[in-house]
Amino acid sequence: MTRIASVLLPLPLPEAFDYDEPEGMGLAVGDHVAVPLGPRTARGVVTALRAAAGGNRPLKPVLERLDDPAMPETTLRFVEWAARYSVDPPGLPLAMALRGLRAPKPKPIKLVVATGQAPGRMTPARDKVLAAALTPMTAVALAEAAGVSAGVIKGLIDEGSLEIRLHTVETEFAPPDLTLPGPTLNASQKAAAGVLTGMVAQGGFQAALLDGVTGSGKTEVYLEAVAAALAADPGAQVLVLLPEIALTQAVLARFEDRFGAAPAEWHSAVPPPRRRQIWEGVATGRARIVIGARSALFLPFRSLRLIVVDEEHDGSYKQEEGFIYQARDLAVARASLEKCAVVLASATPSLESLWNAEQGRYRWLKLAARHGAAELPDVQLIDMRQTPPETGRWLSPPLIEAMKETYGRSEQTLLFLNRRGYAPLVLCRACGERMKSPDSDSWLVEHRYTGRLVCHLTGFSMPRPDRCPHCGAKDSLVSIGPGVERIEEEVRFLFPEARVAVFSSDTIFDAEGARTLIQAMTDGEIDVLVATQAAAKGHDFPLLTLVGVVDADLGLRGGDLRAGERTFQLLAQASGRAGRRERPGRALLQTYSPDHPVMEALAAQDRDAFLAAEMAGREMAGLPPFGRLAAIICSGPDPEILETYVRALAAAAPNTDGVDIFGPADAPLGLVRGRRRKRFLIRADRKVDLQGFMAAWRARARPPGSVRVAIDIDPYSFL
DNA sequence: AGCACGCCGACT
DNA sequence: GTCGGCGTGCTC
Repeated sequence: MTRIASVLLPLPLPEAFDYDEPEGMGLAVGDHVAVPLGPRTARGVVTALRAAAGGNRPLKPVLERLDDPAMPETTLRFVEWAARYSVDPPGLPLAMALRGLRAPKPKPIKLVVATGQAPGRMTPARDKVLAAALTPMTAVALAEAAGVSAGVIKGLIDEGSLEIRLHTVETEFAPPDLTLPGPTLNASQKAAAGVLTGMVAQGGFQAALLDGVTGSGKTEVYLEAVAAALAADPGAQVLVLLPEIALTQAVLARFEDRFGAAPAEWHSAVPPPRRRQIWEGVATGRARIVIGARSALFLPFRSLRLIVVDEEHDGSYKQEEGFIYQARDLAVARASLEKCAVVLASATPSLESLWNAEQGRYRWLKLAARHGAAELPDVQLIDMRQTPPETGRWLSPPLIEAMKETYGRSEQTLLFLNRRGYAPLVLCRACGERMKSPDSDSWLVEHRYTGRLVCHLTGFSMPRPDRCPHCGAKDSLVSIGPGVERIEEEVRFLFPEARVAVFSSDTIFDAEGARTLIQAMTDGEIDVLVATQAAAKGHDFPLLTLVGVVDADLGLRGGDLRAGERTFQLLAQASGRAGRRERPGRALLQTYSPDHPVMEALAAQDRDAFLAAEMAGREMAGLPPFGRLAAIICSGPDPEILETYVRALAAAAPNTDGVDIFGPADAPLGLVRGRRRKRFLIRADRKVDLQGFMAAWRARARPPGSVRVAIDIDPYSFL
């Protein structure tokens, strides 16, 4: 009896393809196979096997069964689920799940060992080498051990007295040591850890929100849950997701300290051969703890007992390109498929998670007490209408005064402004022309370090001209608004003696640079740090006692659904930076709208008030979590063709109760890399099958080849 | 995603 | 007269 194998290919195809299983191949679900696809062969994964029922059209045969470790069935089910959720072809998430496999295997290392055959001519150096070559070792090590140069080794190899053996290192993932004692927990931590370990021990799908202010010791608490999960059975695996930038050596070291073994680390900077080792380690169950960025969610875990999503509110969990997904939400789905526990941890949980906790869907574990002696920082609003900065300056007198006091005490200030460069806009005083990127609608940002005008979206840049390119007027260009470089300039002017540094993606290019700067800050070698979002997380500066938010209103503008929420999180975190150690800190927020509910809630550190206001507003509008959102982004190089298609798409929208469609509108940044973009926004009641609606809609209007259509379920950025 | 088939410009 | 541009469509 022959069988038919459904083979999912990591390509944007609508479904798995069927192939005949050759007699005796003995395929199983999860096996990797090579199959013919048109004129070429492709690699894929068997997702189902069934008996061949005669009368079907002839199928091509599976060519070969590959001997990579099989994909666990739950991983496949997760891939299929993720595709349905995001209304994408299943090959896209499969491609993510196979990412580690496509890399080359690590190269075997060359070891030399004595053959016992005497060289044609013996020399003192050769004698020393042969005496030292008792066990296989690398040529370099042998030369060093014998105290001779590499040439001697090579000579002996040529004469057959030494031979090269290729040695493939079976990567060891050191098993965690579960006998190590955990840290001493305070009462609040102990209670939360108890609930989590109980959850994990019980098994099955369960979700918890670990909700604790900065410094309350969330990590220690979830490490106990990790320990409990690993202890549950000898093959148990744990996944800890972190935002990419939070994946620091310090975090890894904490795991190593707790479990006596380094966890497997998975993120974009891990070299491909290492990825392959980790992929195989995870698929075979040898790797028990994985710490990774969002894409680690697609690793082929065999026996997952716990997923932790740390900093669950972080926007970087949302992948915005290609396969669009929200890793936090998918983590909950994966936990449900794996029938395991999931813990979402944050000092400033997302509204969605708080709502789920409120509704009783997640266990809600609050860590109220701060760990150690530090007190909460004092948050004050500076009303920029009452105490404006001088013309052409951006720091208000009360903030400057506070900085003076702080500097006078040899303590540190962090000035926070989520804007790179010197000025976000350059315009001509003579004709009013705004400098824009040639193939984009976004403003060019002035960078003084480089003397260029840069488009942050497309990467376009040009030297700052001395004449207006529009009217030709000389020296008429003026820089409008502040970026971090301009704030740095102002600080240097105000405090000529102070040591000032800037932390932004223009000054810090890699993890090494970030580490150096953070170390300098920790050691007190910096008095004032001007930083973009880059610095707003995860560091502990003992001398930092003042945080100034230069433009607290920045997040409130722009009509974004989550603007208020994001501002709250950002500021709560930025102010959380101050005074984490024993010195009391304070945060000063410069705002032009101190009466805004978000600002009032922040000043009062009153999250409940903020949430109540925000939830009420969303419920009224039927927005998440009370309704659901999706976006369709259509893009194409030809405006006319795009316009025609977008109209056809609008006309093809299925008529369904409980769905509102807005658009087509120009996407806020309507032109990116030469492609025009149009956008629909879809709001649906919770009872509506949003994915089904979107799939049906898209199927009704096939785009011409040059037009691309992307569906974004639960959009975050509306750009 | 590849890869082939298919109709319009500058070249040995 | 061809070589070749990448637009469009298909792959079990």
